[in-house]
Amino acid sequence: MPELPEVETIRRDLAPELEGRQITAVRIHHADIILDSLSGLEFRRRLEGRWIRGVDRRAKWLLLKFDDGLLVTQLRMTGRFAIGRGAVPPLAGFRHVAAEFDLDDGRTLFYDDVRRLGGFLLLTWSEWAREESRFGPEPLATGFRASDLGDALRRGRAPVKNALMDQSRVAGVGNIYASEALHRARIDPTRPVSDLTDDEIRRLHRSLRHILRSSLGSSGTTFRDYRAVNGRSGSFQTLLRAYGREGELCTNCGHLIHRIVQGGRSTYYCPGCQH
DNA sequence: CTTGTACCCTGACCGC
DNA sequence: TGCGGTCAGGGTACAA
Repeated sequence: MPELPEVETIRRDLAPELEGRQITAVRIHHADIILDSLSGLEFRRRLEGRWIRGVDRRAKWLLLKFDDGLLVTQLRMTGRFAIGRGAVPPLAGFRHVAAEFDLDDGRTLFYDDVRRLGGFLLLTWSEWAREESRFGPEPLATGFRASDLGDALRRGRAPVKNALMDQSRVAGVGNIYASEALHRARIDPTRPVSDLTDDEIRRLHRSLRHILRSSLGSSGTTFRDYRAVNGRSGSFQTLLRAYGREGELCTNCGHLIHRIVQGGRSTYYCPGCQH
């Protein structure tokens, strides 16, 4: 479900609660959320007793770092977290709790995931290095220049919308912010990446960073399922100009926003001003 | 190598 | 009310 701004919002919520805490007990209610080949028993055995030294993010993945490795969380479409005290999750909406992690301060971290597409990987540092190397650069990193975006995108002839969502080119961009960044940059999402000019790459670089930063400032986009920790909603949905606005008027030029399908996912764009 | 498609899973919604 | 079809902020395995 969440893209970079949503996962970063969750990270900021979780970090002060989890850093310095020890995982004292783990309960797995649905084994299919263990995304590596570990059995539930092995997963539990390796996790219990670990101290959480830091909570980080890479692309759309959340990282709980220990001394000797890390727990990688992929929320995919419907993964959520809540922290509470006692056996019952603190939110009525947590009807599909798939895992619980007891902490040494008496609280519990609950992971809820209706569709169970998300889950966890328990990795050593060297295993993580191999996984991590598949990601492209972080678009909000201070050193991420327009030329870096150009290098990442202008390979092959894929439509630019699909290329933006390719995590090996740029990390953290998903279906909502790919549409929004292209709309703001006034670039047709179906354009092959090899045809983009330097000026278009610069516009896309500025737009992408603007959109991601703005959304982060609004704690992300709560369009359907996404919530930050303990049910907190984002508010960037009120500022979306293309995504989900099929049939509405374009704020740039007044034409109708269209919906098309690319790679099996909806793309929203304005044929009037995106070329 | 790159690109496209099927699939994982459940629930909400829409038209008949 | 029921039923089938479609869709959903993702990622992976596989085919072409």
